[in-house]
Amino acid sequence: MSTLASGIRLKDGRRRYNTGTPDLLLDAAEYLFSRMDYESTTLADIAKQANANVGQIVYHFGTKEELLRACILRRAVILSQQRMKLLESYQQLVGRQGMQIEPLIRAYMDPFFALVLGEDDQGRDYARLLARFVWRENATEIIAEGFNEAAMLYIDSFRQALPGLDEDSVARGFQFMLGTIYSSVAGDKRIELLTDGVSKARDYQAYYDVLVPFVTAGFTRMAEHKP
Amino acid sequence: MSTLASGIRLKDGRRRYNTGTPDLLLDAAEYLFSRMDYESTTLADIAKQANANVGQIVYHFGTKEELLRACILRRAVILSQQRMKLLESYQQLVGRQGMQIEPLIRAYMDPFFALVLGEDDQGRDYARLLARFVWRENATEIIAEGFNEAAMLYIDSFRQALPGLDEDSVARGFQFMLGTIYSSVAGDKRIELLTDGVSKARDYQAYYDVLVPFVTAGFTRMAEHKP
DNA sequence: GTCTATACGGCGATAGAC
DNA sequence: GTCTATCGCCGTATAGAC
Repeated sequence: MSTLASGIRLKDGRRRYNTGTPDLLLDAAEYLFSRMDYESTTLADIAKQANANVGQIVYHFGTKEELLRACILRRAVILSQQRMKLLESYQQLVGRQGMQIEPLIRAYMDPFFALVLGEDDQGRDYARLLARFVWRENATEIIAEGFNEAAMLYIDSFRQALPGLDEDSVARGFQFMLGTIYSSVAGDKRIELLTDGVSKARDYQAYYDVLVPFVTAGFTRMAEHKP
Repeated sequence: MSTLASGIRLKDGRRRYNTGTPDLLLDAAEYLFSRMDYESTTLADIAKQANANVGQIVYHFGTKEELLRACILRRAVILSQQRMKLLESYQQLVGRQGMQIEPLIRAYMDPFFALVLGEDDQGRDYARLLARFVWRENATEIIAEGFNEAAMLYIDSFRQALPGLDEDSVARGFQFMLGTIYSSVAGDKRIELLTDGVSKARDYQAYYDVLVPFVTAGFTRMAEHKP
């Protein structure tokens, strides 16, 4: 169906977009879904944004829901590959017995925050879209398809790094971690209201800086309390 | 408009439901919104569930979005009152200088988990609806109206319990806490796929048991790392 | 103040022409 | 592979009955 994320980064830094209709439609959908709600974005909006026709969307993706699914999975594949590559590198560096929890947490988060903190607005769009998508009913199947392989490898590694912590607790901690990650980018401007403007909602670097110690400590404490 | 959550608990344990049309419609909406998506629930579905007419919904609430808003705020008021009452009790018990972070975290979480773990299915419905609602675009205003007063009191108390932690970090940690709480009930059956069925998605007690130490440790570590 | 009946407009989806 | 015409459903607005 579609090929790559949103074009291939060339040596000179410029981007080479896939000019095929499906990828152009996915670019438009990604852009609009992240700025509006999925529901309030119409197929006509997407078609117009892509200089295309509603019929073309239906032809290439079938339904609006399938378009969203393709939109999520397009970058999910890349994210998961990056996570698995980082995990493999770390394992080869310190050995399977030598893994610690904090580097593992960083390895899992970093590809996502590379999108969030990067200069590419489209990457940020996707991150925000994903963060709001994961909590939807019926998202589980798509998320599982795109992310579970890497997630299960990490959960296994977390257990290695935290001996004495049962599988159930690690999995719940993992879900807490996901909750914190996504709340960083999905949680609109509420934090600005709560702090009278002291905290900036779009200061994602500030989230990342406190997120790693927060989650690391959470897992560590869980391991101590479960003998 | 509407009066109370979903009836008043009587001394003998039975419930006295408000028989007014608005509350009956809200009950139906709460039930359906939590089991389907907001979008895939139609006004006709809600009207049928409440033995009412679509016109009645429009008359009492105006729009579907306003119905959702009323649905969220109905119990939000109660939740926030409980949280503020618990906070006040704790403050009077140990004094403003003597507050510790873990009891504060429990005080904030407990009213929500009372709904999640209680015998009332409607309470659980609401908790799940809320957990998925908060991440929606444009939810911020409604959430702020229902929850910010209590949240700001708790953030202030968190700062008292964690001296040396700046307001920005406390607010971000607070958002992480919200992320973990909501991920406990919003995160469908993915955890079962990730653990090959070892962890049960609906075992909310298991979430609560590890959630408190997880978040407590997170805040504590943040305070240590920010001198 | 409540409720009912009806009509309108927008959207996603389908079928079929080109 | 692309586009157009059309259908059916849903949220909303309005007018009027009780």
